[in-house]
Amino acid sequence: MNKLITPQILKGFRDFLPEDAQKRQYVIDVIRRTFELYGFVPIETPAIEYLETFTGNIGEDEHLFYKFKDQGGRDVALRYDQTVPTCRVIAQYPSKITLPFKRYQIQTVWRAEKPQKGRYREFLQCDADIFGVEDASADGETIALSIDIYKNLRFKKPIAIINDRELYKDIPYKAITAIDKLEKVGASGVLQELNQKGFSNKDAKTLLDTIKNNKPNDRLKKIFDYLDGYGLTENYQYKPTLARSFSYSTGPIWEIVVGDFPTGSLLGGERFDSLVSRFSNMKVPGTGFAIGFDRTILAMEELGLFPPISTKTKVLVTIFDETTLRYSQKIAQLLRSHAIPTDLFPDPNQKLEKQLKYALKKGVPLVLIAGPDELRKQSVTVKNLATRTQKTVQLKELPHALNLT
RNA sequence: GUGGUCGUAGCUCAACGGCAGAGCAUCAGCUUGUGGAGCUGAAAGUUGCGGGUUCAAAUCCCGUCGACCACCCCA
Repeated sequence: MNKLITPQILKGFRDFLPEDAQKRQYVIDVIRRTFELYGFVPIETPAIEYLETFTGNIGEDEHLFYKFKDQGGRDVALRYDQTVPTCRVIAQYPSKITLPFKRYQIQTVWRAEKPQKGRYREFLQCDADIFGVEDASADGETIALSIDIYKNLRFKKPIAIINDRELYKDIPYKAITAIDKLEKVGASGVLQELNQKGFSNKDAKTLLDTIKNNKPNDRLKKIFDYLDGYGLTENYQYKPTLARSFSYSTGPIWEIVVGDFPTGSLLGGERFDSLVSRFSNMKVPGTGFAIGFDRTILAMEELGLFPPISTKTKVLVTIFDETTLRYSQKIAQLLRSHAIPTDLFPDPNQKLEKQLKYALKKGVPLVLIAGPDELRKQSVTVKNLATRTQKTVQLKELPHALNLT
């Protein structure tokens, strides 16, 4: 007797069963299609890199890396984000990359955080960035893309809330991280934190009031103008208190929120003009965003935005018994040759009832029945499970008669 | 990383120191060419895992793994 191995997975890691995996595929498909509609091209980078590739840029918070020594004694880390590896790529292959470089990247990243709902140790990131353009048009273009993705996912009114870190340039970083929490803890919470960080009551209040009364600078005006040019006037807002506390943001910052899902942003973006310079003397500015994939899925669940498709399989061909197996195979092959995803029931010994239940459970819309009668007439019975209707058609009319579009 | 709540059948939960149970789902039959209903029956558990206390532990204690919540953090 073998000792059984406990079926289990690590904290913060997940399995995706067909229902969830198909939902995720749907969202990935929409995101990828939108990236490509805007002329972004894909890249992929390794799961493991030299640790210093990441630490050189982050410094203080090393404890969130999945890091270890490989068999050769090298200090390595699992991919922690996609922006830093892309900056490395740009510095490493200057002769192969033409600027401006519009790239997207959809890969998993790993962080050794304490997991909570919507927060995992292994998760998917979808990034799009434009490298090599200083002009605000590049910010405008990626922000427009941010908005369009959520429109294509059928969110009713995605809003990009936008600010510019330049407007914070005289404010200490520790104050920015406090103001970043305004939405979450309210004005009193922010003032309290500023207080704890050594600001007097008066200074804290002045600071917050000053920021609240900030006005868009020229770069922001240019971005807004760009978005207006796309007719997106309804889909952005200036928000002087938006902070996004990333230490490397150097200009415009934005987040996507959707009105009916008030629990935070689904996407975050920023300009980062000095990240490539960590790897190269070239000056390559960058601007772009990362999609919070799991949050986006959560929001779509909550708002019921998923289309009802549960499987890509369009047809189940049933098998009456061993004597008609060949006929069923022939039908399945015919449909597949017309690029119709077709499931041939895998067991000829099961009753028709079983096979129908299988199709219902799997969500396959059409069932083809081909028993001895149909075989004799070279026909097939097409059953629509949703309408509970069926019709018999000639085999030679088949792909067309299914009425699939 | 700090603090907290929780873990019982596939799922939702009950039992809260004294025989581990229900509903739903599953499987079989009623029904040998057609559905999610109904009826009958069956299967299903080392109570997350390991240790301790006790005559007796799902129940109390310790550890561990996992889920969730608040911090922290969030390229």
